[in-house]
Amino acid sequence: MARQAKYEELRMALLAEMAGSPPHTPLPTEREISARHGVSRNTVRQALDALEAAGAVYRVQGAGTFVAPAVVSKSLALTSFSEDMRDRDLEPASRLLAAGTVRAGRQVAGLLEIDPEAEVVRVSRLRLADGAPMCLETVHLPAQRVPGLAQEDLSGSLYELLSVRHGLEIGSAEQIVRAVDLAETESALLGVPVGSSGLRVQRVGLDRRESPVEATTTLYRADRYDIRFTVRRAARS
Amino acid sequence: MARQAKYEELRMALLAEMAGSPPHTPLPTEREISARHGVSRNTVRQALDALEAAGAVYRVQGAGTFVAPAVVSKSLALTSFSEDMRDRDLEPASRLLAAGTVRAGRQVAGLLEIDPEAEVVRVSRLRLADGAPMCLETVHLPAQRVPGLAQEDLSGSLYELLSVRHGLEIGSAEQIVRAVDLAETESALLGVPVGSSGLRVQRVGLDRRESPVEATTTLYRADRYDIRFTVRRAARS
DNA sequence: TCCCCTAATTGGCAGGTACCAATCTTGCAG
DNA sequence: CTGCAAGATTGGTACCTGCCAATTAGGGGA
Repeated sequence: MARQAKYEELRMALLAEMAGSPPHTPLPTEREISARHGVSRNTVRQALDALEAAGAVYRVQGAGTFVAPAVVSKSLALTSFSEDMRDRDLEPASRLLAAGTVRAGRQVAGLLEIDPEAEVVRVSRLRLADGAPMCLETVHLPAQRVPGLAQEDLSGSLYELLSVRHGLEIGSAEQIVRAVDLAETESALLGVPVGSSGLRVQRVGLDRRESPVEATTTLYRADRYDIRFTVRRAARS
Repeated sequence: MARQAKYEELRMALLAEMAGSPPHTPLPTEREISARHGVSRNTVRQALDALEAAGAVYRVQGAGTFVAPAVVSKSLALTSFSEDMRDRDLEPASRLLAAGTVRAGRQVAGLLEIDPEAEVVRVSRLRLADGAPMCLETVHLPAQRVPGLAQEDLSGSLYELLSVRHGLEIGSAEQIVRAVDLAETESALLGVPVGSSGLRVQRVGLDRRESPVEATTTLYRADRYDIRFTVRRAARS
């Protein structure tokens, strides 16, 4: 039983109350929620801030707070492949193609901010959804931070493995998305015609101190995968 | 001169102070900033919240607040093509391909949440960066909300035009990104070989009440364009 | 010398108050 | 009935206080 912050509890409660309400339904006013739940308005605002950031509600000064229309895209949470697939109601699976320790090299070392001569664990996997190929994934991790990883069970969620066995929590990631023409071997592995295009996602996973933990290149089949997310107008800089 | 909120001013000030500091340099403690700038700690936290959300700093409880490593990607702000290109140090330009009023049709009507029989303004443009083709863009807007738009000057920023002339402010947008094989006419317009792949971005722009204002499909050249952004681990739901 | 425990430091959470700014509602004037 | 203006409502900003939780630094003991 994890003791939760009050605003977290309140967030859940509000989420539950909202469930089923049509879009643009007004929520109670902040002052009313505050009174009803016996918390300060400050705490209410914290909960609403979170809901707003998640795209569950929107607020208009002077008017009120309202249920946001059902979002097609659940914003863009940082998810592992396993989570991502389950969100799409697909069963994730994995086929290990290669795993071993190699020297980092210039490019990977740059991404991970380590010495090019340092050793990294490299894991290549073909990832499946409902039994059919979905993407090719190559992960690089500093060998020093994940001792013995290459010998462990790599068929499941890597993020989970990193968290449970090595205490590495990935808090954020930088991604670069490009469209590419697939090479012959790639299209063969993914089971698509030669010359098909694919979606290449280059990701660097960072721990909560913003230091790189993992660099991954993923090549998705263009016909089965898309990326959905919500962007908000940023404040003027 | 727009009167600004204090935490906004403070945010700018901190950003300026941080400029030039190497990554992981600690900022003064919240209490210290509070004292030094003569504002409450609450306000300091608001400013830091914004900076953290923007990826400029990171915070570790018990340790302090630190300058975040230079981000490759300036998070994922909602930007117009014009802004986007200028960020990349490219000069944006436009060639109008077609503009007119048509019936919405099922698909567009669904995205804009209007009647399929309602009229929409459709604008197709070839967008250039430093004189070379970058993407093909087709915008749909409810005709009712943008009277006379088809007759206006469509060579510049559409977002700006909507804001200045029609009072429509787009506060957020939902995007779907896919890799596609370009059709012959498309590759011809973009000036790439037949059979090349492209990046298709489908976007629905929402005003601050989350109601759809604009639906755009953009087809980028794969060789000149990528999408960069930072994702953060979301709270458990 | 090394390790562990404690104390101080730092960000996180929660309560309260006051006033401002945008919006909506109401009612009066025309 | 219409249009506008004043007031009430609602979210936004700012201040304050107090305490909790994670982390770090320092001191004492083995």
